[in-house]
Amino acid sequence: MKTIQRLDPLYPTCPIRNIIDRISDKWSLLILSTLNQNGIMRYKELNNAIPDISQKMLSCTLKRLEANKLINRKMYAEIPPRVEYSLTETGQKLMPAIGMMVEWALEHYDEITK
Amino acid sequence: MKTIQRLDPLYPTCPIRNIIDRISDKWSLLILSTLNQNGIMRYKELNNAIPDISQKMLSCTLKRLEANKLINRKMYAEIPPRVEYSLTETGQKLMPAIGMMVEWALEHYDEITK
DNA sequence: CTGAATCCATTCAGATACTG
DNA sequence: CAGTATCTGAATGGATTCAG
Repeated sequence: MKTIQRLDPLYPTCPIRNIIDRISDKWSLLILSTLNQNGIMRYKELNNAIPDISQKMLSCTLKRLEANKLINRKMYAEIPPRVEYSLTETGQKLMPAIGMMVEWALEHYDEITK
Repeated sequence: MKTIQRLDPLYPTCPIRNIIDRISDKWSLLILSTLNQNGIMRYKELNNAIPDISQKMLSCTLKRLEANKLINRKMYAEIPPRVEYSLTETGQKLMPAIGMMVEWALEHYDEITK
């Protein structure tokens, strides 16, 4: 069972590493989970749901998630402005994997932190 | 269906966030995957398998993974020294979740990067 | 061989103030 | 309301050298 080098995570050129890098920052997984739980959310709602994120990091992370096609951004031309965020289909498909990590984290929390 | 605040990922005190933070750095997932594929590995073997990691980051990341009980470190009192790393049982249990992320990454690579 | 120690550049991330 | 701009300190990560 040979491994194709292009797809081997151990090689720097591997697309898997390329992708993992895009979501392994401090806030991405948390924002994705939040949107998964709540569906469509506005900027302010996200900020309320994640009280300890700064406006700057929220903006930056949302922008990157959008550029990576994991979330949708819909802006309404109203005053005051309204912007709604939601998971794309691609983003939704990632959630089961994240869910497994969360379960694992819950199960092993005591052991890891003690 | 109430959420218990202590376990709600949206709260800074949540253990899940605490744990995710420990493995969402640049190299941890990659090292865990490597050990999962190859079983027991020496320091140099890990370095060869992940050619673009620096010695410093390899050392640091291994040390942290060990402190978090995700890998075992076994040192032999020989000259030259030999040190072997392997997944703990806790580390092994995380692998299915990582595997799902890898599959997802493969499936959506073109879409995300284009 | 398996690191530890040091130095340095880059990036990250928070606080604050401001805008349409 | 939904951001942007700017400043600053902290953290990350690479290169290199040294040690047991």
